[in-house]
Amino acid sequence: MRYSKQREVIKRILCETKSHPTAEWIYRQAREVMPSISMGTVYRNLKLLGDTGEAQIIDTDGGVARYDGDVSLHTHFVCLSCGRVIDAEAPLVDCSAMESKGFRVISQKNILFGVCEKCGKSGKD
Amino acid sequence: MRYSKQREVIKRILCETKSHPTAEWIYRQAREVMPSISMGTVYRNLKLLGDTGEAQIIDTDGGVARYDGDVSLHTHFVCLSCGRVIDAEAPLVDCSAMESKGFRVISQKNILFGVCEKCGKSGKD
DNA sequence: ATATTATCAGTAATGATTCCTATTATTGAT
DNA sequence: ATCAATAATAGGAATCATTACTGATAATAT
Repeated sequence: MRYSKQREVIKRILCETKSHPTAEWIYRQAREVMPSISMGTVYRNLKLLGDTGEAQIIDTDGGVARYDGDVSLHTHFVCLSCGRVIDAEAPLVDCSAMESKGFRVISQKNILFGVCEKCGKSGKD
Repeated sequence: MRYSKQREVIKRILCETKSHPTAEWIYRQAREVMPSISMGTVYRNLKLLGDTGEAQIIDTDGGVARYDGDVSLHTHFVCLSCGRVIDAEAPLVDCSAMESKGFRVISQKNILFGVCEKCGKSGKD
């Protein structure tokens, strides 16, 4: 894969945040330092980074994908009240039963849905 | 919620399969017994069934939602070789650490990605 | 330096899902 | 059973995140 300034900018933005941003957010950030960058470039490179294992794609409900520069397998928590996506302190799913049945588990995506500690305190549900 | 023949048909189709179908597949099945049914009706009722807890929506990669008439919390396995979605024999994510930090976990969606036992045997990887 | 070709910006196309509107079907009340 | 009120429908148009296309630009190997 050939080097590109655009991909470097996108990767840096993604790695410098813990906010699990959307493609749109990354696009807006990238335009601050590279005003001519296009949305197609953002999507193409996010997909490329996903393919090479440098980023992971999180499909939450509602069809808007979110991206994460932290490629370690970890569980995400989606707050149904404020919409935040944060890293969960939770173990992965135990796949030993599947593997003993002949399935090879390569990856897993686990999303917990609920109410985060902030929204819980503020009494909004 | 008022009764409708269309919703009954959709629910029956969904409950009679274990294949985790797409809206499109359900639509084709429904047209066999009710040729005038429309795609909008299928989507509206799948969403209604989801809201009332009679069905669950599975967001796999690629943006095509799949639906499951089995509403018990269980983990899904997506075969990266043949594309099948099947129920995994695997426990859920342990949320006790999150809950002790003040998070309320209402639901969870866990998807394992890998190669199923059939594709593994056939050597296609 | 030059040729090759991946990547880009800009824009059009795609496709799953949702929304809109006139019509039809369900349900509670007469 | 009939009727009025109104949820649900069919069909099609609209939405919107994402992908594909195209001529121009820039990264690499020779």
